Amino acid sequence: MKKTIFVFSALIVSLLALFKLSNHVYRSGDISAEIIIAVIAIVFFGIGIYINKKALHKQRPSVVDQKKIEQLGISKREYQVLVHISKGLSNKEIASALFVSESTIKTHVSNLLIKLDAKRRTQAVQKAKSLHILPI
Amino acid sequence: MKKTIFVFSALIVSLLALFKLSNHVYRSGDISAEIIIAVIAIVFFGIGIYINKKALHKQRPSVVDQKKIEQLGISKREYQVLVHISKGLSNKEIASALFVSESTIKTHVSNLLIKLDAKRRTQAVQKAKSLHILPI
DNA sequence: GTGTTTTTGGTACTTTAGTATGAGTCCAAA
DNA sequence: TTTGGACTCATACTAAAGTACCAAAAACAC
Repeated sequence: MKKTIFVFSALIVSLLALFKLSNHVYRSGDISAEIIIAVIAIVFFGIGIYINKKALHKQRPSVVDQKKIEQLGISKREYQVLVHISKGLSNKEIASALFVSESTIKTHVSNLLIKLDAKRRTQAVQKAKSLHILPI
Repeated sequence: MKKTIFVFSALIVSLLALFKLSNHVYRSGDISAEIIIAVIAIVFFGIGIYINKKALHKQRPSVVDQKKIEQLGISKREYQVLVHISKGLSNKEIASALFVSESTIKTHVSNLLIKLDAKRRTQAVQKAKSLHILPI
């Protein structure tokens, strides 16, 4: 929100600066009106693209929410297991990927299901994605 | 691609039109230069936002690829089951959601796993999303 | 260094998932 | 009309997944 205010303030200031500059330059007769208009058009075209990009990035975070992970009390190892689950690996596969026993993975998965309030690993993945714990 | 060419052609034409118009209006002395600049700025700001929106939409389809579904030979019912799996439902839950028996769902799931070349339902969901069969 | 949390692992068990196979129904196209 | 595909369902399995305990290293904080 602070960022938005800052960006729009800068926008207004730059617009005013452009007024003054264009008046001055135009009166001096060095540059034609066409060039001034073209510059303004290009600058605001770029600003439009920039603003839109920022806005769309906010709509889709696609970044993991570290806070939520802490809030739910999910540990590092548990999170690693969660990531592997979301890739579609079995407990045995996760175990060999992390160099531990299948029992250990089962413990982690059980704890994850409790912390994510899920009944199955598929549901856990779904919930984790909607909570932005996992990238969508 | 055709659309892009059309859009940019329209952009250039409108820019030229603005040149002519602004020259004419400015010489007649009805409107001040500030207003002309402001109008141009706003117009191109809007164009920038529009162009960017279209470009970003192309980057992220987020739409299901109906062709891929046909190519893989996934039937309507099987696809419905796949959607329910991706929501994290169990076979029993899917069965009661679609008003059929659990056996039927198991059959559909088995067929889906073969068609998606997956070993587990979690892997099937992962593959389906990467193939844009399921919305990401 | 002591207490706490994390990570690890085990056993024994229940539940869910997935396979294999067969078979009946329905509907549309040949 | 019969033929093939889609949908349905069942039985009998095997294989994973998940639960409920317990317990011991290992890492970490105070």
